Amino acid sequence: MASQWLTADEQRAWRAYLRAGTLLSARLNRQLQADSGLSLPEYEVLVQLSEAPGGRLRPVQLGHALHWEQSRLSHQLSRMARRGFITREESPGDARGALVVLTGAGRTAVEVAAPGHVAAVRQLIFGQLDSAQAAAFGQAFDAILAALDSGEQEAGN
Amino acid sequence: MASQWLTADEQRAWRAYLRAGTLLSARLNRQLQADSGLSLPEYEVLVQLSEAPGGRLRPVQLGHALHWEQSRLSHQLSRMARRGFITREESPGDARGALVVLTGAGRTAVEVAAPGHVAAVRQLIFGQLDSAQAAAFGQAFDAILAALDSGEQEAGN
DNA sequence: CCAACCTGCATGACACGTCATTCATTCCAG
DNA sequence: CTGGAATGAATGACGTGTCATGCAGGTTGG
Repeated sequence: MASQWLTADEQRAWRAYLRAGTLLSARLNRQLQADSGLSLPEYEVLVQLSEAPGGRLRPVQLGHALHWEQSRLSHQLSRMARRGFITREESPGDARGALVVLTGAGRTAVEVAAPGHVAAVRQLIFGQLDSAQAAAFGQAFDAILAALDSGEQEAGN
Repeated sequence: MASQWLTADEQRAWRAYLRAGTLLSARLNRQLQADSGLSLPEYEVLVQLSEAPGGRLRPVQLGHALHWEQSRLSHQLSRMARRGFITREESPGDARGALVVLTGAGRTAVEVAAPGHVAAVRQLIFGQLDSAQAAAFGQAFDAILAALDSGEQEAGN
């Protein structure tokens, strides 16, 4: 069955995607690290917290906003608490839950990091694409995401 | 400066890209794991080795083919040796170098894994895109890769 | 020849991510 | 009420990835 393998064009595209993903994540990580000492996952958490009222969120809300697994978030929050970017408080009204609170250091770090990070994304991704390409890029990933999401449901996840 | 932030469309596309990358890698990992007990990095190494004459490669050649850092490769090879997929031999002609050799278990694993993996990539990526979209996808990442590669050179990497 | 440098590779420390498990609290059927 | 299921969260084990460092073997200019 010939259709089982990828065409030459598909292989090239697939490898470009994989390699770009690796380089991109490395580049954004280094840029964040240099600007603010943050990693990309730390930045993502801090962005969510900084947009929440009082810099406070329940872990379950954070996990939902980030589309992260609970366990991943819990480990990440432990590391970030150790680094002083967040603290944990008891949740009012539900003694099971915790409350994650942005510290001053956390807020400072994300405010320092944001402009350079956004600039890097603009430059490395959308700066390389004309508007038609950017539109195609978005549509392609919307389609891929739709397939992935429906698959997750089937799998019960 | 309004141009400093991302447009709404750019933000949507960027988030779709990030989320798709996460889900895709998780899905491909699980598929490989279920089919063959391999992880994605293990599969990539084994593919390279299985295509080399005698199933043998110098680590430096492997690293070049995969675009991996030396340290990453070294750690990965240690783990894979522990799992019995490869062994190490002394390199003829250069006593510094090692020689990575595919074992029977390694060859079996990659042969079991390949069809399902390729099918998953086809279905999840190119099955979601029409031919124009697939072409645009490839061109977009070629452009992004070009920017990333030129940046790497500047950075001396 | 040999000291300085370069190459190929390994390793330890640590961050990230997943899975399986555990635990306390809350919810709800009876 | 109360006992079992569901929810919110932490944790340990382990694979993955990066950075810094170490080191043996090779190469070369004097």
